[in-house]
Amino acid sequence: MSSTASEGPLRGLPPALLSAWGIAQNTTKGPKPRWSLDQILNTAVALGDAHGVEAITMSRVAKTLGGGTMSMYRYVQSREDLLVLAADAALGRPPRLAAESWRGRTHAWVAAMRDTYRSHPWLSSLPITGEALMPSYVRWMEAGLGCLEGSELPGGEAVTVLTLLWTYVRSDAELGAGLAESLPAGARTAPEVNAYLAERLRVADRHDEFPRLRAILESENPADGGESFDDTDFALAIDVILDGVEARRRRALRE
Amino acid sequence: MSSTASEGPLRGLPPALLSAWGIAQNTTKGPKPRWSLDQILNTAVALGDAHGVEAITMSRVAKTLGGGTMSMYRYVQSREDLLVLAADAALGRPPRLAAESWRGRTHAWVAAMRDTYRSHPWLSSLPITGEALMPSYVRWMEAGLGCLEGSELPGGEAVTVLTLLWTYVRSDAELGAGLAESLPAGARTAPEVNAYLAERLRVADRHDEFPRLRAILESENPADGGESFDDTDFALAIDVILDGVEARRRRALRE
DNA sequence: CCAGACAGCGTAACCCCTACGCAGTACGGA
DNA sequence: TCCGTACTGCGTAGGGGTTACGCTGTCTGG
Repeated sequence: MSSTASEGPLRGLPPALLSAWGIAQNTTKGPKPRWSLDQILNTAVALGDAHGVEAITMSRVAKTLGGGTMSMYRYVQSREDLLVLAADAALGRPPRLAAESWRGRTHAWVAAMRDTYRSHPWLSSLPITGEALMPSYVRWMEAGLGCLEGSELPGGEAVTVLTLLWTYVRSDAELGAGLAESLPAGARTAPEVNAYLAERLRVADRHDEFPRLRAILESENPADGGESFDDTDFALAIDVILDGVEARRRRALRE
Repeated sequence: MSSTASEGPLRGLPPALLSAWGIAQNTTKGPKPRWSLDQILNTAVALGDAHGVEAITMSRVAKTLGGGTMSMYRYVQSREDLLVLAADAALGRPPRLAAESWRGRTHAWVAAMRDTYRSHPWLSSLPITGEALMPSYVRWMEAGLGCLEGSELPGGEAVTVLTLLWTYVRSDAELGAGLAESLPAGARTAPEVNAYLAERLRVADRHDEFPRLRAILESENPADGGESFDDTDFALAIDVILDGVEARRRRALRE
């Protein structure tokens, strides 16, 4: 068992993967590192939380830590790598999910993931798998598979459904963040947002080319005035997906 | 009707929106522009197609067009703007969709959108609405609403479902592109990809912490050997969503 | 026919990534 | 004890990229 880097099955694997899984080539030689990878990633995550992805930068992380820019390259291969690892760190671990029904469990899984994306909005500007099979990805996926057990979905299909749910969580966070940016200061509830968008559309749609969309945006929707503008949308989308799973389950049972 | 920029309802609207909708403040004074906005956007799209988003850059567009970098700023507010406008241009217009059933139409809508994302892979690294209500967005959305007519979905819910479909198309393209990059050269079919991922997971999962995921990756799936690795996943996800819509339709009819 | 509006674009300031290599540090073995 | 060696921090410099500013020149409306 040599402890050098290029052991047998590790050949050709991306360094980010190895770092993330903690498969370290622990050497006891040379000076002690001034920081730890975790420290650097935590800093990166904090920068992202405070100022967005663009702030997750070699120089800023280094400056925040009180070191030189180039020192960061001892811990991380490139900026791309830094982003991948920071995203993995921010994604963290799924909570324990102990509901009775598969549907309840899956709902909880989605909710937990949504919370995660909400507390790290910059996460949604990165692809879900910046590097294939990073630890957080694997952990969330495994947990999700546990949730779907009992739904009669074959394993491969379960992965697909979880991916679908995941991509929607991420996109919803992204859309929310983007919209919030271009919205006037006050608009928070669904009717306010719709009114604003309707106004915008009216400027462009002089010849009534988009009657359906216009009708939707202009119809007042007094029911859900209290909700934040995208909560009901989110719940609906998830329900549609789970309804779809349920429909397949019934169909599978019947045969 | 003055032709100056800050007319009544145009106040405060992002310039990218105005450019995209062709609401020009046409002035006939001064020298003729050397290029047109369309020319610039086409160049940007071509650069993205050939070399990815990172290549869509003020300098490269200018160089390609044989002009100076700063000249581009006469047509576009910033690089962000350039990206938003190029994405809008690449998204283009939805085709005519004339299937009989709402489900067939919606399926065709999704397929057309997927083709679009496939021919402009860089599109999937940009958020779906970089700026709210850009023309291509509105056109695709309106077309989608037409598709869903007859599904008994209330208008607002139809927008949500279309958004769900849209985000999945985009994420699927993104995942596909990302995976293709980190995959070894040969792997194209589902079993090959799975074998590779299983191998990777085995390196990290020494203590069998992820039995479910592992079982899925390691199970040979001889059925769909011929298909490209993500076609079946894609079809399944879309079907689940449409099944969900169908389930709600039935439920709505019953009441 | 000319004032004024507007186009192209050079310059320069700023930020970021990163290859390279030097100086210094700490361990392992002799 | 002491040296070789492997490693760390990080300065330097080159090569992008974005963008404010202002100059030069061009065209048109009155």
